[in-house]
Amino acid sequence: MSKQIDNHIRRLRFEHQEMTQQALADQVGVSRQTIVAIEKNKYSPSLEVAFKIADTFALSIEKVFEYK
Amino acid sequence: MSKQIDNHIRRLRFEHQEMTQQALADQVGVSRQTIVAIEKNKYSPSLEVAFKIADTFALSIEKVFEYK
DNA sequence: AGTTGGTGTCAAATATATTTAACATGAAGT
DNA sequence: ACTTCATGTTAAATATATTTGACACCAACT
Repeated sequence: MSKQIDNHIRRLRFEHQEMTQQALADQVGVSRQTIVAIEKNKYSPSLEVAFKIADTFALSIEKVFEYK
Repeated sequence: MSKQIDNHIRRLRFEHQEMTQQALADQVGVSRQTIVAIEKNKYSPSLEVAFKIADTFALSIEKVFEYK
């Protein structure tokens, strides 16, 4: 019953000039390990980090993270 | 330069049958104090709580939280 | 064979979000 | 005057996110 959060970060990285985890981390202002953790769904990020990731790809949060 | 997160929770509560903080907290599954803190911008929520709040109002995250 | 870059993982420390419980205030009703 | 309800605030404890540093693996070079 409870929904779950997935994300398309890995795909989006590749669609954006094969951006590396490190490059994304730098843009967003977090460590690479944080990107890895979010990308692999080890935990869901703060709203702030979610917004920054979405911003990096010029997308809405809903187009980066799915809640369903 | 760094953007900031605001929200329209209070307004949305009133637009939804004058929903109380407690009622929203119950729907979302957090404590009332958490709603107060988010509503008053004491901190920004986790992405999960943000999604649940948006869900409660049947809106996208961007229509509940503004990042700019 | 050795090196480099991108990725995955782990553990310990720190920062931030969230809970619980308690108390204060003001507005509305009795 | 008293009660009730919605709200705001605080402090301490717990949970979760994030950082830092380290190491392993694999693919692509040289």
